[in-house]
Amino acid sequence: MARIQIDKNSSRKDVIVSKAAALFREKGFKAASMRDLAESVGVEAASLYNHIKSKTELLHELCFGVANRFMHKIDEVESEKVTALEKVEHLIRFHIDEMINHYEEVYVSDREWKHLSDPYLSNFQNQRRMYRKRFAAIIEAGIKQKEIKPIDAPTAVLILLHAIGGIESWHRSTQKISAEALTENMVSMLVGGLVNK
Amino acid sequence: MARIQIDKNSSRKDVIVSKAAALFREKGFKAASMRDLAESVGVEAASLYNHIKSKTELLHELCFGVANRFMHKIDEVESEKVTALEKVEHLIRFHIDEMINHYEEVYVSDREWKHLSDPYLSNFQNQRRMYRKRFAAIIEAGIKQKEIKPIDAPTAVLILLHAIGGIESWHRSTQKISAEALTENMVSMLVGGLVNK
DNA sequence: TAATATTGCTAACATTTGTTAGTATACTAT
DNA sequence: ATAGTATACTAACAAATGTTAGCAATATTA
Repeated sequence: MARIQIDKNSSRKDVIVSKAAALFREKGFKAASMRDLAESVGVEAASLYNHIKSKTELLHELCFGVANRFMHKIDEVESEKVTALEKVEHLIRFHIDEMINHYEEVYVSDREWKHLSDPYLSNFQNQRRMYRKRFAAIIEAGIKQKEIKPIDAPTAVLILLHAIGGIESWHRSTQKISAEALTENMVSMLVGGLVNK
Repeated sequence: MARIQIDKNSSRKDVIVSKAAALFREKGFKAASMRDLAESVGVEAASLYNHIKSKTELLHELCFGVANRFMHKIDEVESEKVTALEKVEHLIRFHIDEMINHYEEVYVSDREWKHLSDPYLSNFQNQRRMYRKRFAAIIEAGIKQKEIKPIDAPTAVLILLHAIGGIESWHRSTQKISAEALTENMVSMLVGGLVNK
């Protein structure tokens, strides 16, 4: 009889959630079936329900896991005693790191949250909106201090977040530059722009 | 008996494709059913098949419609007699314009191409890869000319394309700045960076 | 008006989907 | 070894899906 293999400090549910992340990332939430997931876990579909409540619960876990990490981080950054520009750079580096090291979950949380159902959906959207508002506020502060050029802060946030989402392509590319090189290139371009001044 | 309303120079199929774009954008390709689409068109699901071959055909039309426009544009830009940096800016402005004015199609083409099936899938992926290579080559040229700072060109392309994809959020936001303001903010930040120099 | 081609509708189909019930097997603790 | 719990399996379900067949209504053309 097949059994879900676990290693210390991780429940069988953790294994399922993690496999779900990979699968949802690859096929999209809707296109990924519970039978697909079961196969990737090495078990029959019905057996999954000894550990989880529903398919949607898997999406909840993924989305809110990520959202919580980001909320936690922005709390931290806001209370740092550094310039606004440095705060922005810290957040950028955090996003890049998350996208490099927790690729699947972050990606899924970013692209598949639409398929959450209320009340989780509204909850998630609110958190997202809040996060962006707080990020934008830091940028606004930087503009007031003349550390950051006078641009529309919400637009800047949107550019930053989506640009970093592009690390998806890096993950899939055959000739990857190193994670460190990627990070420095991204920071350099997002903070300093393309132009050689 | 309900009939699909058309205006001059657009077939009934065009109407369906366009409604499909909106629906696929909203729900995702997999989650959008033919019955949903039929309702949005104002007709029964089966009736759609008098005009289209399959659901996937709709995705083909959308993806390759967009891909062709981009290929056409990069042909044009490559042959321009201007600096590399200007070429990059032209492409950026084109992408922004596409994302503002053909939101649904571009968005769908960007996020839902995974659900294409071979041979269309490979074909699309190749076109995409080629496009990015050519875009990167322009940036490389700019680096050689010292117009553009020495960064990893493929990474720069990835940042640019994804950053512009963020216009999605702009479309959905309640308090939109104008399209012109958005464009100038984006160009300013992507070309010149955040920092106030 | 008659003839033909378009376009729509109803009904049905085979699949695939998430999920549950009931039961068997494996692990854990006494 | 035995009892009890955790985990797996088989079988089946209702619902939703893309699509087709056959026929009715409407346009278009002659």
